[in-house]
Amino acid sequence: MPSKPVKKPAAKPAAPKASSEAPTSSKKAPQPIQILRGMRDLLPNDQPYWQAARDAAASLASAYGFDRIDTPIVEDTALFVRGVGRATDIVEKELYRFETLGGEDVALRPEGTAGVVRSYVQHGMLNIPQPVKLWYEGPVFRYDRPQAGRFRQFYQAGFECIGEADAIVDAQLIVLGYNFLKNLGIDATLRINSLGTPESRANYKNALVAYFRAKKAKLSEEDKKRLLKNPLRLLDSKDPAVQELKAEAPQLVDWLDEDSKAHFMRVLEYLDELGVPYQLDPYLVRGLDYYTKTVWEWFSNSDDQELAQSALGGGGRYDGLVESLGGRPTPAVGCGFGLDRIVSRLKEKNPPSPDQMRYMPVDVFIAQLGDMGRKKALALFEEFREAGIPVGEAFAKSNIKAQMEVANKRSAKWALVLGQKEVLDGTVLIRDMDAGSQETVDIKKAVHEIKKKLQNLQAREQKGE
RNA sequence: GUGGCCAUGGUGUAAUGGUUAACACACUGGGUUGUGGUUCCAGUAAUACGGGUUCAAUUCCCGUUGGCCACCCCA
Repeated sequence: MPSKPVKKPAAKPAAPKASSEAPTSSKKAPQPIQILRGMRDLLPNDQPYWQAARDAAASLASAYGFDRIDTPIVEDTALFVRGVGRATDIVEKELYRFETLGGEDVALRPEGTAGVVRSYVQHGMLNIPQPVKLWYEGPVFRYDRPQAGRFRQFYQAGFECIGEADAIVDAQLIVLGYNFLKNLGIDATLRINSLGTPESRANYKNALVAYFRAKKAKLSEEDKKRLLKNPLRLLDSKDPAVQELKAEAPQLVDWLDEDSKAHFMRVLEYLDELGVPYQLDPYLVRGLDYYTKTVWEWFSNSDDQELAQSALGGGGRYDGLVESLGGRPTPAVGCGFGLDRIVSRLKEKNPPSPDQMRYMPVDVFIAQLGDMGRKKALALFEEFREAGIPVGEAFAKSNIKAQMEVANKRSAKWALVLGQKEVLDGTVLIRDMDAGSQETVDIKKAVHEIKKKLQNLQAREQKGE
């Protein structure tokens, strides 16, 4: 790009907010198009962290017998309205919802479970051995206001176990999560609660509303709204007055039906058996309507002050969801993790070294000089690649010094130099980058020669251990 | 949706009501197209956008947009 765009326009035309292309403006000063709010690019330097998180999820999935599933990012809006719950914030105000050209009412998935359950029902998975254990990983979307650890497009890994009611499945899913975080070296606390059945929860809700209605005078406006909309949330209120009232308020545990109570006790017994530490949290309510019985959440223990968004993942039983999405009554339980927050913890623990990561290391680097050298180098590169030896190049550069710099940055053990002289002799120069010594070998034997050197190196390393 | 703080090259920072906006890193090129990890030289590149006050604004004021943070909610 030799010539740069002339001058900056004296005054830029007010860039219209919406992306109207304005083809009439003859001035050719293309404004850079910005990424959408709440979205972000996962740049190459961060990819190793993402890879570590995904690998950890994949390897545990296979260890615990979960099969991979991928469901669409776009689904019928009704799936989430029915699945997640009409009155939840996730559906009511955070859904990425729009009409397609064909007039369908669709939405970007705000979580993973609804799509998986839809797929279970649609593909008649009730006819394969139960429980059906599925896992996924991918982007989800919520039209929320961005903040620390909160994005409009973020990534979740989730595990669903459909078709089994026993508490042991709940416990195993929890220990899976425990190991997931442990393997990644993330310090987190498990909080757990039971929501009972929809009936017992409704009864409890009534009792709670009755209790708080009597003290309505002490509630803030915000909390009064909650009392109407989502009374269970009142228990989360940070208002000190409510905190006080909370102590006297009816407890969810006392309203649990016998079955849920027994189920919960068994989950806890299993956790004790596994040695998974937990905190009972009678006020833990999850933001989705479909949960029944066991619910849990993982909170980061990072001692950094700022972490308002410390929920790393959570899960729970959803015994009613399959039925409400048109399947037969089928018990199920699942959990999910926010990979963005996991990755940010990984980065804290293991900050990136400034440069290092941007250069992919190679064993061999091919440097060329002149047209003939360059031509031969292109073919030689292929030979090494086919031999499975990591090899690098900078064919676009003609200057050897610049090429050696790249070889060094990519920590090549040997640089092969192919110039006019070598091409004419049918040889190639091998430079040992550590020793600085050089030798000339027959170009036909170059791959063989390097293989030998690699073997020697390995042998020496083994002896050194 | 509500509130607080903020906005200078690709990144991290500096400076100023006054005309060449500084430095470092990174990037590109060069030191007789033949040698890197420790050199030297040069180059590309910025005051978010719009309006106002002023002789003069990157600096002060307002608006917009965006970012960060908190509430809300959640992962």
